[in-house]
Amino acid sequence: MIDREGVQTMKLSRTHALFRNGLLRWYSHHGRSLPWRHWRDPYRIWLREVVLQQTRVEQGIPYLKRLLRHYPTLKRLAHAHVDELLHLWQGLGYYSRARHLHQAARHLYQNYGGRFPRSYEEWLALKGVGPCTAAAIVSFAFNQPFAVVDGNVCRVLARAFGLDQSLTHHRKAFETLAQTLLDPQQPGTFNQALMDFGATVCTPRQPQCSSCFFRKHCVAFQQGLISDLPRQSPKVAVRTRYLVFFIFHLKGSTYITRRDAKDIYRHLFAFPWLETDGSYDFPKVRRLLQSSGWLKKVPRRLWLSSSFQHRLSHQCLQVTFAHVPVHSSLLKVPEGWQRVPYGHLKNFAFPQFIRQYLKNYVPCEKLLAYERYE
DNA sequence: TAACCGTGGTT
DNA sequence: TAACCAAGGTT
Repeated sequence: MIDREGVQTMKLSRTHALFRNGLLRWYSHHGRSLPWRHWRDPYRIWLREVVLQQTRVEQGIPYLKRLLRHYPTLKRLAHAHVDELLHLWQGLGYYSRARHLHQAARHLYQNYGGRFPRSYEEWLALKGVGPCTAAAIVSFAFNQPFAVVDGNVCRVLARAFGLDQSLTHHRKAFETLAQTLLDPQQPGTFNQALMDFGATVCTPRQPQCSSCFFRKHCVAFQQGLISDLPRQSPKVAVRTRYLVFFIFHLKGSTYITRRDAKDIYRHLFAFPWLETDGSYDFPKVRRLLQSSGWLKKVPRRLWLSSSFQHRLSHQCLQVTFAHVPVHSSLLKVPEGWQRVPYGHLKNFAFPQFIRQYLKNYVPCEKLLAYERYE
């Protein structure tokens, strides 16, 4: 009865069982005791998963705490002002997550009467909830058998079972394997175990292979491929951009705008800015300002900050801040600009590098002193 | 499918 | 220092 394929299947299943049981045994002794280890509330789990997307746990925790403090319930989140949410999100990055979270909250509140769906498909349909997050939510909150396939999981599986293809080209293979390994009796625990294992033992660099329960069967360890797996996905080219942000000084206040273009930092606030294709010097900034049409006349005096580099995942920003003392009669204020007293700047959500600049280089008191000087 | 979307820690 | 990359999702 046992044909070649059957033998193959049984043999494979035995290895899978060894992995599953070994992992769960490891987790019971060495799992991380994170503050949410025993959470079962779908709302809190949902927020947690969204906050931690592409984010280190240590970086996300304070944001998660703040969000849950401000929005302890779905109702509170659904009724929140999105600007307030973005302000709480400030500095965490990937700001569309906040917008999508808010949209999804309103959708749930209006269409589900404030209750939470139980099915994977319903969660997947929500803004900002992809396969990974949906699997995490339904497995943790409702004990449903959906395998989380995130960066940690893929790294572990690629090494343990020798998956020799990059994730972008063979996502399906990773998902199938993860789903096969998943313990249907305790999917939430299994998912957490695999993520913990990837985060603490099977790490990207210098994994702790000597203490790994699976090293006798791990393809990468047995074949010396630990540093080669997982295979790298092709890298995207990083574009360098040169940006000048203009901080106008008008009697204790300045102008900011909301970024609405299809570009980085959408929906956040920023100082009016201009861009060219090369680095800046003083006359170039003057010409730039001249051609912007923002001013009837460019003031004789302006001050340029040194150039800062800010790296995003896919862009490299070369940033300069130009301080321009100006009378309001000289400005031709474009639509959407908002005049804000220096002291109120902290109430708006800015890109992190602007926040850092204001904090480290130009505290508001300095802005005031600067104006007095002028 | 692949480009796009932040930030901060690590090496 | 520059490159890598972490509990990914959207378009």
